[in-house]
Amino acid sequence: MRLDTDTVKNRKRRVTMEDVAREAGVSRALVSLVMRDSPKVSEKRRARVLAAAERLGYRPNAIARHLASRRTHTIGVLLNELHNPFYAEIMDGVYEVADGLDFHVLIGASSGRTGGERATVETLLDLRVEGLILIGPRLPASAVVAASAWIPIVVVARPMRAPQVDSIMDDERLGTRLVVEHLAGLGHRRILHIDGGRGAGAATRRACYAAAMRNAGLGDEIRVVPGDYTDVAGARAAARLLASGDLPTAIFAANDFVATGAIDQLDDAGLSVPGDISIVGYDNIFLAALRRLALTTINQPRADMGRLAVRTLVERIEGTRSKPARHRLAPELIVRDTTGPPRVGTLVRR
Amino acid sequence: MRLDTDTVKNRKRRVTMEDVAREAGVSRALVSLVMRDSPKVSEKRRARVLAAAERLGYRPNAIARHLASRRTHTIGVLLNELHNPFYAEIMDGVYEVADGLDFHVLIGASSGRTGGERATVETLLDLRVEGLILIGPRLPASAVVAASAWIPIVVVARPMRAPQVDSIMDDERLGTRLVVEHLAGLGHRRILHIDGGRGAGAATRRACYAAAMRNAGLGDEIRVVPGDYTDVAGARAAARLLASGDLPTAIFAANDFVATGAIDQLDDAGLSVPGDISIVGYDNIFLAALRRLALTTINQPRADMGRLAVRTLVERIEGTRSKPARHRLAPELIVRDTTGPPRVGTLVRR
DNA sequence: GTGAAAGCGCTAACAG
DNA sequence: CTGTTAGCGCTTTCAC
Repeated sequence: MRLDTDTVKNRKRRVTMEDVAREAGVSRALVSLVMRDSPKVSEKRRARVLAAAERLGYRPNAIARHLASRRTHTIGVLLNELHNPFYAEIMDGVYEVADGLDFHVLIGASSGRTGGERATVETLLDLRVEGLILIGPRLPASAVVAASAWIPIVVVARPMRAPQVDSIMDDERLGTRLVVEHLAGLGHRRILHIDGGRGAGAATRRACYAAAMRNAGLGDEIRVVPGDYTDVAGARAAARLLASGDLPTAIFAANDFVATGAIDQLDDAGLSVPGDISIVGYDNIFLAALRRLALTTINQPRADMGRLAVRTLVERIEGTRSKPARHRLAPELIVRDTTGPPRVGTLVRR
Repeated sequence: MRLDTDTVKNRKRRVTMEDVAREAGVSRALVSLVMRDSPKVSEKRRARVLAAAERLGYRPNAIARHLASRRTHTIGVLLNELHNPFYAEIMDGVYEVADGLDFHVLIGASSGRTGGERATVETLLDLRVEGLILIGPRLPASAVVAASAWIPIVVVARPMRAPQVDSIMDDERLGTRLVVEHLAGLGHRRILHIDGGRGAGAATRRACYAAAMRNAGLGDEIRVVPGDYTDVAGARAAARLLASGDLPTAIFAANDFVATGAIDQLDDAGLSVPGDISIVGYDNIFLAALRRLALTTINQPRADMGRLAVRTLVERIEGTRSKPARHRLAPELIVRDTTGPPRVGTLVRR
C-alpha cells in the first residue's frame, strides 16, 4: 500500500501556488497574476494555469494573500444583538451593497459575554478588516474612538460625535415628535416612556421624547421608566407600573420588543389596549405588523441604513472623503391598532 | 512642524514586533514568546517587553501569526438566516462554549444572494477557519461534503449522512409524533402540514409528519401544503387553504414563523383559533410565548444545540474523534392556547 | 508578457 | 532563558 502523502488526518493537503506553477510549467508569479485576473496574461497560459489549478484542487490562501498585499477587501460588522430582527434587516442592506462593491463581510457578534463587544472588535481588527460597521454598539464612545485610530468606522443606530467616526441613524427628533404628536392629537397628556436603558441610542431617544413632550406643552407630564431593548424589560416595566397603581394613558416604548412585552403584561392584567391604555413602539419590525399585535410604531428605513453604512464606510476606506458623515434618515409613523383616544375618566386616580 | 511619520491618512502606522524588540532592547523572538504568554520568559523581561509594546501601541498582526503558525483558533459559522431568532438562540450556545475553549467565532451570513451560502463558505474557508458550523444550511449536500474535504464540519438543524460530517438536530420523529399525538388526542383527524419547502430539515419534518400520521392510524389524512420557513409563507399557505374551501381541523406548521403567519391570515378571515382550527408550530421561539399568540409548539433545546455543535467540532479539530457524530436532542411539547378539540360539525364540508 | 528576488509580520525549531 | 535561522504562501517591484 502506497502512502498517501496528500492527506493529513484524512483531509486535503493544501496545494500552494508553487505546486500549480510546477504543474502548469510556469513561474509562480504568473500563477499569481492569473489568480488575480490580471489582463496581462496570454489567454493560452491563463487556460493552462487554470486547468492545472483545477486539477490540483488549488485554493488560494487568503491569509497569505492578505499578508503580502496588505489588503483584505473585507469589512467587519459588529452586531450587538443577534436576536433583534431590527439588526438583521439592516444587514440585508449591508450585504446588498458590499456584494456590489466586492467587499467581503465578516460578522462578529457578542452574545452578552463580559467585554464581549470589545473582544469582538479586537478580533476583527486583528484580522485586518479594512473598515468596521458597528450596529447598535453599547461600547463606550471612548472605545469606538480608540478603534477609529486604526481603521474607518461607521456607527449605526447610535449618535457619535468623534470627527473620525461616521454615524447613521434615523432622525430621532422627528421620530419621537411623530409619536408624541400622534398621541397628543388623540387627546393623551400622560404619555410615559419606557426607555432602552443602556442600549445604543436609548439616551438620545429618551432626550428627544422629553423635548417632544415639552414642545407639545406636556413638559409637566414627562415620565420615564427604565427598561432595555427587550420584551422582558418591557414586561417588567409594565408590571412595575401596574403595581404602582399609577398608570399613564399612553406608553411610548423604546422599541417594538419593549412594546410587545408591555402589551403582554397589560393583557395579562386584563387591561385593554388601546381601550385603557395606548402603546407605541419604534422600529417597525415584522412583529409590529402581525394582526394580533397591530402595533402603532415608527418605521426606520433599515435596509437603507445598511446600504448607506457600507457606502459611507467604503468612501473612507478609499479615502474619497475625510469629513465626518452624519446621516439622519427619515422615520415615519405607522398607525395601527394599539393607539386610540384616552379612556374617559382615568382608570386609576393619581 | 515636524513630519509625523507615524500616520498614514491620519491613521496609526502598524507597529511590528521588530519595533517592539528594538524599543525593549531584546530579540524579536523574545517578543513573540511574550505575546504568546510563554512561561519561559523571565518576569523582568516580560514586563520590559509589555511596557515597550504598550508605549508603541503595538497590536499583533493576527494574519501574519496565522500564516506562520498555520493555526487560526477560529471557527466559522454559516448562518443561513439572520432574521430567525431560532438561529440566534443557537448562537448563544455557540459563543458560550467557544469562549470557554478559547476559539474565536466568525459569522458568515448569506442574505439571500445568489450563491450566497456557497460564497460565504468559500470566504470562511479561505480565511482558514479551523472548522465550520453550518446552521440550517440550504446548501446542497454535495457542497457540504466537498467542503468537509478541507476542514471539519458540523451541520445543525438538518440531517447529513456523510461520514466526514457531524450533525446535530432534535429528534424529529419524536417531535412530530408529539404534535400529531397531541392533536389526535384532542380528537383531530384532518391534520394538515404546511411544510418548510426547501428549508433546512424541512424534508425530514415532512417525512416524519407522514410517518407519525400513519402511526396514529391517520394515513389517509396525510396532507401537505408547500411553504417555507417564513411568516409570509405561512400566511400565503393559509390563504390558499381558505380559498380552496377545504380546511383541515388542525394545522401543523413547519415552524413558529409559519404558524404565526397562518394564524394572522385565519384571524383576518374571521376564523377562531383554536375554535375553528387548531395550530401547532415548531421551535418555541420567544414569539410563541406571547400571550396574544400563545402558540402550542415544540421546544427545541437551542442553546444546547449550539453548545454541542462547538464541542463536537472541536473534537474533530483536535482529532479526538474520527467517527461521525449524530446527535439527536430531545424536543418537548409545549401546550398553549392554539390547540383544542375540533369543531363539532366541520366548518366546511368536503 | 514573464521570471527572479525580496519581502509582508510572525512562529518555530535549534543551538547556545 | 535567549538569539539565530528558516520559512508560512502569496504579492510586488523590476529587469528581461
